[in-house]
Amino acid sequence: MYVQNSLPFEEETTVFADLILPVPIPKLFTYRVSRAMNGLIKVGARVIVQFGKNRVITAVVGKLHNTPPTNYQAKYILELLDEEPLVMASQLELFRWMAEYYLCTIGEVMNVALPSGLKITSQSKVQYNPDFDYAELLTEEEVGLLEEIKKHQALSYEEVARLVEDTNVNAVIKSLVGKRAVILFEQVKEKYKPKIARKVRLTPAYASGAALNVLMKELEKQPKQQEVLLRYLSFVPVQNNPALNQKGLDKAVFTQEENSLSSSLNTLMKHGIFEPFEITVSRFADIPDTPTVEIKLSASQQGAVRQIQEHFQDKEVVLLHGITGSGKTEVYIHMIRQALESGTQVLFLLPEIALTTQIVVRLRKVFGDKMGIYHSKFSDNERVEVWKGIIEGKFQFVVGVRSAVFLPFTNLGLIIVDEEHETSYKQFDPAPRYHARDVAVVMAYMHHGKVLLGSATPSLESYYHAQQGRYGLVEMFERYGDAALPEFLLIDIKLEKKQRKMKNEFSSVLLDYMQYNLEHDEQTILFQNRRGYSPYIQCEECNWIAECNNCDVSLTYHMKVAELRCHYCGHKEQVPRTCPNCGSPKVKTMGFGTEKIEDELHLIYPNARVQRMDMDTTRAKNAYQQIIQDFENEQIDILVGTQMVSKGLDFGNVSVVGIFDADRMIHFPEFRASERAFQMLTQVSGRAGRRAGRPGKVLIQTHNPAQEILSWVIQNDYRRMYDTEISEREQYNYPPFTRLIKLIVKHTDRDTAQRAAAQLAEKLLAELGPSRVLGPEPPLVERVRNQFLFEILIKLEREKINFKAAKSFIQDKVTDILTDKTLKNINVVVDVDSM
DNA sequence: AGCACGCCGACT
DNA sequence: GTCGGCGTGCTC
Repeated sequence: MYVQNSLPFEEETTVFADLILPVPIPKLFTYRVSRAMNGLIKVGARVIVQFGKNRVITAVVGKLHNTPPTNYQAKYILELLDEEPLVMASQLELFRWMAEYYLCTIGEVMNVALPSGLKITSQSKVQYNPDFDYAELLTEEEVGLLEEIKKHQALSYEEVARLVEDTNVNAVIKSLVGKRAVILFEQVKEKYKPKIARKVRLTPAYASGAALNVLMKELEKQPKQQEVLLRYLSFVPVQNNPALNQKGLDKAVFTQEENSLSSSLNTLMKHGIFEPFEITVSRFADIPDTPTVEIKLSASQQGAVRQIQEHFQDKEVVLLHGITGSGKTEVYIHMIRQALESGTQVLFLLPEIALTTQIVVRLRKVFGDKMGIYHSKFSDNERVEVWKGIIEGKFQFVVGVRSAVFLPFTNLGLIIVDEEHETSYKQFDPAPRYHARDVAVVMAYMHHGKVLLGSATPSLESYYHAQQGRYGLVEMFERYGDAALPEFLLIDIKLEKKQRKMKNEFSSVLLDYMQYNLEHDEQTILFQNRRGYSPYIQCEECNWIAECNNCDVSLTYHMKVAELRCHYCGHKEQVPRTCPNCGSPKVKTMGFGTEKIEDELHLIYPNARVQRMDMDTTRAKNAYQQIIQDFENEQIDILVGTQMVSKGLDFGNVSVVGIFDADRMIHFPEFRASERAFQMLTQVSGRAGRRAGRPGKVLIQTHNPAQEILSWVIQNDYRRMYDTEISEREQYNYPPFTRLIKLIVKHTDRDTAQRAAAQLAEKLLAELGPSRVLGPEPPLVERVRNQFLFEILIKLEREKINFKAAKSFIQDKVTDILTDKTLKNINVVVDVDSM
């Protein structure tokens, strides 16, 4: 035995950190914590590490421990970014769950969870190598570039490109690096920048009533300076309350006008009367504090609140099924208030599109600046402020879209998922392919909180859970106030066509109603769930159809921009004047989208104010809101739109809603088509309001007015739809009786894709049996972005099957295919709970 | 996912 | 003979 000689010092154990890196590799990476960082680093803090040879990336600490890795040397963490955790323990738990449930890596979850403002970018910079020996041969181009680089300390690629006015500098830089003329290094920079306000205030000596009186006298001979003081006091009445001086006043108040007082202010500062200072301010600073808005609940709303509370006694989740106009929002507000008063946090989820509308305005009126908003149209910096605001306790309540489930809550008492049936809660690309409603339920469970799902047309899944007693069910069937349900008119297009009463896409009935509305200053909404002018163009002579080069779909004609566009890959091309196949000039637009309806309306009603609302007209940041506002202010007579017009809008003056092409929705080849069509038709119909004592009118143009589903919509009979659908689902083993996992096999070569898919399906089938594995089959659109697709659908019964084990088996088989040497470049997307 | 390393074709 | 094509495999 050797004598231990490390006494009198306690042996210091090395700390290692298992880090979550934003890469799709299913494991954590162990790095070494330097001694200096030792006591400071915490789980949930961000760090910067080198990963691989030349990459520097941000990671999050997932675990700290003292076990050195056995078969490799851990690298050191380069930098610690946060003294306090930025990701909470409860979030890490949720992220792990998501990775496991949705079959992706925790890195992928992290990548989607963190707003990009919290990720660190590493940017490659170029620098002249002082040891460079000129003797080496350089091309003329390289010499030019090198001379520029030599003049500067360090340059990014973009800066180099700008200096030489050439966008293709990458290759040259690469060769310069190869010849050791320049050095590349990584520069890490934090993206989030706090907003700084420049302010002024009185120096402490003058910040009292008495001192101010004296000062006022002294300044009598300097009227400009006195004006500065008076203006300051008019905003900040220090004479009444000296404490107010601390917060000061924006310097801009004195500098931002023509007859600027800035020089006088400068003099006052020089004399030590005023002092400048800077503070970091919130980007949401101009939001007013909470004004108390009284919410009066109707009897039925009170009843709903009471029932929800009763259910929450023994259930985690309550489904609030309330028809359009039943006043769910007031119920939500009541529940939110209650949760906040009990000291817990509240999350309110909305579909993206509904978030810019009235409901947020109303919530803001009630909750003021205590409410954070998390939305994709917000800038990175704003999102980071919401994130940090929650950690700091500034926001106890957040209204947000799907991705708001990733926010750093520590004590969630209530999650509300409004319009819970909305499919946009399911993310498809990139992984994690999560459903925010389902994640919300898991989150609430982790926080010991509750979930309130709300919808006028609940998803079959949620309603089924309610029927099974897993969820509480509360129904509101009364329309708020005197608003009656709209009246429906089914218009038989076949008949109208026979009688030659159609005018292009419009039935005579619809035209009559629109005419009436225009004459009586009432508004009309027209719904056609298809954007563009026409979904395809075709040659009358040879039947040629314009198709996308990269995808197996026809190109949509967009008239305004005079282009053919692919709605799958974004490819654009010119409209041919003659048929490229036979040369005939008779190339005609076929079918119709919102743009064509808009165009025809202009021809039929030259004086009407027509506005279109779809993805093409709402691309700009505020375009959507602008249209809504114009419509609300009755500056638009007829609004034509895609499903955007069906989401959460409440307009008082809409008496007619017209629906085109209802049949296409109903007969869409997909098992959820009936449910979707019912939801969509019901939601759009809900936009029609009562007007001057008459109920609103909903006109549905269809080739088959006798279709069952239309009668359900007309009678607002959710139950009939549910009962019919649910028995079909049971019979054919579809959700909610099973869970679906969709595997999408992709390859640029159709044959390889098919072979791989068949091989995969065979392996799955052998274990799971033929009733659980469907396919492989090519989807509706077989080729997207030059990749051929084959889908395998796996149906796993609830309860009967060990979902975890089945998933891990599926994952293994997918991995087998991906690593199969005979199948290269195969890509498989795994979509758990696919929609 | 990146990114470097490595082994075969079309060019000076 | 070299440049560069992208196939392969690793990242603490």
